Amino acid sequence: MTLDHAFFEEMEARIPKGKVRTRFAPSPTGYMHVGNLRTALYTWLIARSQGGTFILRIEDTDQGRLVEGATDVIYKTLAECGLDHDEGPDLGGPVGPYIQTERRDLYGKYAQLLVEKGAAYYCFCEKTESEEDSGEFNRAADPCRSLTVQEAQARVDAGEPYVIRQRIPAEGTTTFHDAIFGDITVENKTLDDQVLIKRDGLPTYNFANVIDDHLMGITHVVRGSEYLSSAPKYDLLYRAFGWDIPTYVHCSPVMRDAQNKMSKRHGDPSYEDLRDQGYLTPAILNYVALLGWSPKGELSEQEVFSLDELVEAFDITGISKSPAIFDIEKLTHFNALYLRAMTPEDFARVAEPYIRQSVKDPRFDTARIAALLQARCEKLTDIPEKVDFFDQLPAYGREFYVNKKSKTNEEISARMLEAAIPVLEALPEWTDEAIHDALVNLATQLEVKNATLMWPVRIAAAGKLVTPGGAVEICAILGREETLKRLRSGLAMLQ
RNA sequence: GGCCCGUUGGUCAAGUGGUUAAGACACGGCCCUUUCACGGCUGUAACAUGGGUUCGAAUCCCGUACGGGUCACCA
Repeated sequence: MTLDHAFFEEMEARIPKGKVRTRFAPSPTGYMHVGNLRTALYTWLIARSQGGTFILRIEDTDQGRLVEGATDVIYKTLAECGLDHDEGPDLGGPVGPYIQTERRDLYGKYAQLLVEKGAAYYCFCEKTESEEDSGEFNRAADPCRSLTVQEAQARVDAGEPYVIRQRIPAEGTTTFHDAIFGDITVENKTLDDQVLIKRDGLPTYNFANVIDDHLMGITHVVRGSEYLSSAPKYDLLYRAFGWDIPTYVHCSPVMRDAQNKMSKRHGDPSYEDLRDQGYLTPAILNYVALLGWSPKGELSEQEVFSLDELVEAFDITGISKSPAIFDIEKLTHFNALYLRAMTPEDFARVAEPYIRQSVKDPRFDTARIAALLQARCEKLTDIPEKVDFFDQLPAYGREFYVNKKSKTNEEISARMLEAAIPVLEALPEWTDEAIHDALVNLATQLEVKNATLMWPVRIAAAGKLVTPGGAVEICAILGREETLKRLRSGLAMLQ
């Protein structure tokens, strides 16, 4: 069997040159964890910050691990986050297809090319017993390694099952460069003759990524640091082909604690879980961007970044070498910041469904409730519990009326409510301002501090010690009728 | 175990031989105040460790400890 070298030349001719090209290459396992999202973000940022191209490639060579609907999660997440791609399975592009199983034939051809160049060999062994544990590899132990191409080809033609392995030099060292970790040198004897083409004919990740990254013209390879130890083998592959080596950007993992990576198994939240927990997409992206990256120079104190600002500020050299622990508290802080930075209208819009989870009564205006909530919640999911008292006055105890700072006790509170009820009954209009002025005047008349009057009114109106908004706002939203009903019932309880 | 990588407050982190070692989260205190928040001010708290190199080390070198990654026909 001879190789069609014209084919390889055609493939080379298709590769776009001269522009930054990055790729996000997830395997469709159905779960976009935080580390994954961060990798996607950094990859996208490298492309966008340099006017480059961002590509989506699906790495589905492990047929056993495919999860149905997983690619949809990937598309949906990227779209929601604003990480738009220029080429991909759905958009096509000059170097497709963008799904590895659809590129199947390609890998075999390139593996054969490598065999022809002497950098790979057919292996017919059932299973290589692990010399691996020693950390060093006895190349001579595999008889297939020394088969001639003709001998091997004969066995292949006879239908014998095989894999194709990379032929690693027995001696010497290999040095590769990483944009974050710098130069790393390893001895070749610590590198195994890894499988390139599996018995099922599909490539391993280790082979496919090299072929695809090259054929797709990828200039910056961004991936987790778990690939760092395979990188020298990739370099050897690139060199054997005579290809340029892309810039490697290996990112350290996002951890759940000092010992463990974030993982589905530990129940750590995925991007979608975080959304469901009431976190805003821009807040998640902002936080995740800073988990393992920080801006340089004058910007080093800035923490709030929109996606556009990240594009502006992002720089590979700001990526950290060490793993970072995911801190939900800090994410929560960012979320609170984003919530507060929204316009009241936008906030009301996103808050409404959460308010309506516990406030069903149409008399109560969600926009006004939202206004009280905006500075008082860190996550949207905090909302229902905070506003449940509007629909239904909770059962509460007389002791709620006792507050030292406001100088109230049960007896004083009773007097305050008794005085407040007729004043509120007589108000010509029921607005925040009218209620406020009336109550403040009343306090002055009674010669008590505002809080002494406001406290019992608020307690009677809400039945809770902690409420979004003060007495005035709550009464205004409740309406005159409901307010008076609650104040009377509070008074009755105290008498 | 071999190989590779990492280590600044509880957490994220700035820092690239000379700094009072930033900033943020969390935590404490104070102010504001109609509860709680928000906002403002403020406090506690760090260079893993031992040797070098140097006039001078968080910054450079070596060892140690601890942590991570990898050693799959998974990615």
